[in-house]
Amino acid sequence: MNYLDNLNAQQYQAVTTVSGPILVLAGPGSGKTRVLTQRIAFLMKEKDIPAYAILAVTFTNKAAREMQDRIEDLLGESVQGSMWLGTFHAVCARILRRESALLPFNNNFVIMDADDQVTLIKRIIKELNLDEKMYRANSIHNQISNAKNNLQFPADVSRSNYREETLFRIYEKYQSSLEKSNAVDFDDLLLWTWKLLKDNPEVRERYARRFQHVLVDEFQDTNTVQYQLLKSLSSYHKNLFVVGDEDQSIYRWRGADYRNILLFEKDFPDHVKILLEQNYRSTQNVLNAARCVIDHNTNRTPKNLFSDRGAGDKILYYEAEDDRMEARYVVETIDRMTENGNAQGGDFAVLYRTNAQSRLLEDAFLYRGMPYRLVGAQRFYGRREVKDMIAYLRVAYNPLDEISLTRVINTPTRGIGDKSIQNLRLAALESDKPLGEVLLDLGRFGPESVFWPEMGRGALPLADFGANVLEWNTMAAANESITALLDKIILLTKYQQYLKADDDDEQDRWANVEELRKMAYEYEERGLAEFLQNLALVSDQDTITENNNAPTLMTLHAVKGLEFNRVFIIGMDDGLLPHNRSLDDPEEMAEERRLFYVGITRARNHVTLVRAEQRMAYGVPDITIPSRFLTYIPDALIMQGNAPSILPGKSTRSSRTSPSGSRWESTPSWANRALSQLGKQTTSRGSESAMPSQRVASCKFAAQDNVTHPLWGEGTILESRIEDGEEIVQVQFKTAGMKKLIVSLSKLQKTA
DNA sequence: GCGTTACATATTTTT
DNA sequence: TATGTAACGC
Repeated sequence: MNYLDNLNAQQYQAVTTVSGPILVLAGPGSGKTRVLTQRIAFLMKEKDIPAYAILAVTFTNKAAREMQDRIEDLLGESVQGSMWLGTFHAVCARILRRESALLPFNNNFVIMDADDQVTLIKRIIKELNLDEKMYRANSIHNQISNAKNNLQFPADVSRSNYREETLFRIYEKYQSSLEKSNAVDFDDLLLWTWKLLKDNPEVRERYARRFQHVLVDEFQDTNTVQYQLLKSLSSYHKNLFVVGDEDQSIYRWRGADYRNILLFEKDFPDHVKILLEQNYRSTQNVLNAARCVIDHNTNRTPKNLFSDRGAGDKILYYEAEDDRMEARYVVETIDRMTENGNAQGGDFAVLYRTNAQSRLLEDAFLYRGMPYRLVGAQRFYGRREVKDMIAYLRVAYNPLDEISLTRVINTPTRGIGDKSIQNLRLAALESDKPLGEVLLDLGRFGPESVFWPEMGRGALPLADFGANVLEWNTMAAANESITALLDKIILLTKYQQYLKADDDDEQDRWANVEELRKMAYEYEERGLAEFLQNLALVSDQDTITENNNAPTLMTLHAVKGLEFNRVFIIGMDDGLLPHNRSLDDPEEMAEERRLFYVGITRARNHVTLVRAEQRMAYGVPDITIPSRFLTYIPDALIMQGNAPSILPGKSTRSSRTSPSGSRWESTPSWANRALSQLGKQTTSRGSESAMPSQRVASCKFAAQDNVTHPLWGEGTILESRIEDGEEIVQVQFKTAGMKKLIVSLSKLQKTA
């Protein structure tokens, strides 16, 4: 394929308009990645722009990698190492390492992830003797993060009342703690880069001259500092090419502001604006449903997405009696579809609003013995044991990293309790030395150390641990292999025994440690520094592996940018989607709609919306209300009956059936239920009869019978027949249109 | 200092 | 539910 092939008129314009600011509003599935990659190839091949003069920013590492692959494919040459292509955070980390001479940390800084940040904030709240209930670490973390995203260092935040003053004190302490540990957090990567470019015109000039072209993916998800960075980095050549879709902005809570699109139009009045409206992914029905959802949002450029893929299937809606059945419905449907060869596992995505919803799905998949892959949730890097190991490596690399040191100083327990740590802190403070240095001194000199006497009972354990750290640090400094270092750490800390003694997940936990060791092995040549530096910037989305032919389970957030043949969106309940926390804020509600919109538009061919009438909430069953979003989708787009994939299988499958006597087997003929539930519509509540009927042998209704239904009102029977012992009728309702119903479940009454 | 237990507590999304 | 914290006893 060539770099100008397969482009429609708008795409072509986007690829070949070389200079000046360009705004591309790209609907879902409209080929924006194609535009970005082919544009880069075009710039290089046709306009002789060298790779090093191009900066391309993406939202995830995965997107960056994909883009790189496609560019290299087009060019037939590698751009690795020459072109700047990566996430905002990765690009900023790169700049900061190069320019560290101008910054309050050196170029081996470590990057703290969100967990580390919260832990640190908790510690600070304690140290400041603040009420932990009044000042919740998570909330403070958010506030600090917001401040940073809005270009505020501690000195810049408002301090007009006591609370703000307190926040300031925490923020200040937090920031100096990071500095002491030669660490930065996620937000710092952006903030410091922004400050660097602002305070040092010659540095800004250098980068701005270098980057003749700056390209940005997912522009709608940029926040203030990111937008300022983009302006700064493109300030010389002004060739800023941004691609985005305000309808897919789903990171508001993280400071992302789709209004940056409006800002862009204002800041660059001479920009070229291009709309990509042809969708190459979905069928028209999917697009229409999506549009019905997003049209409820205001303040947006209306887009008319169209597809030449035909109308396709309607949206399928299913209402399960509870969340367990909801999961089971999804799994059984997938099972049936894959079993009869209509689909394969990899065709499916199951999407949900909150990670907690994945659990029941996992249960159901496991129970059926079906494979699945889960994105996110308990992220690998978030696992306690993995974090422990990383912290150990960080301590080995830099014993002065106080944050990591305090994490592992007594994990596994080694007799260094709060009191000992306090003593250590005190000694550090008095001698004006970092914590790690005092510890190393104890390790090096033992009882001869000047600090020994003040350490009281903890002296020996501290000295022992100090000696360990010294040993690891020596290994790290001598550039010994990371795996050797890890092995030494595991040996000296008896970490495996520690996990064994712990609990029943020992197997899993140890497997995770081994997994980390494997990853470390791949960094054998690049070394510990690079390994540690890269760890923090890896995200859940990056762990999505290809070629694994199993259904994918993930949040609506995680699915952005992906596509699947068939998409389930579960938890279509008010309070889940839209989420409770969004109900009272119109902006938040708009974001929930976008989230739903993103979910729908992932589907190439088919969307199934699922909800549960009853759902466990903190262990208590709760009656739910159907999502208000369901009402956005007109009946004409929703499929009522006729779900061939979930028709009751006449033959019970011999393989992979549940063990008899199980709780599931005790529920009679679930599959029949699945079909019959299709007759029940959106607004029905738990009051409806849940039990399947006894088998019937004769029809209660006949064609031409006039009937009435509690929800759909009056209608006329078109057809009635018996299927699998259930009477199925087709009814033409006066206002609600044609529906297929299961008589035994549908509260259908004959009228005179 | 450590481990157990009882109790409280809060539950979105993540580079 | 599941996670963290406070309190207690060793």
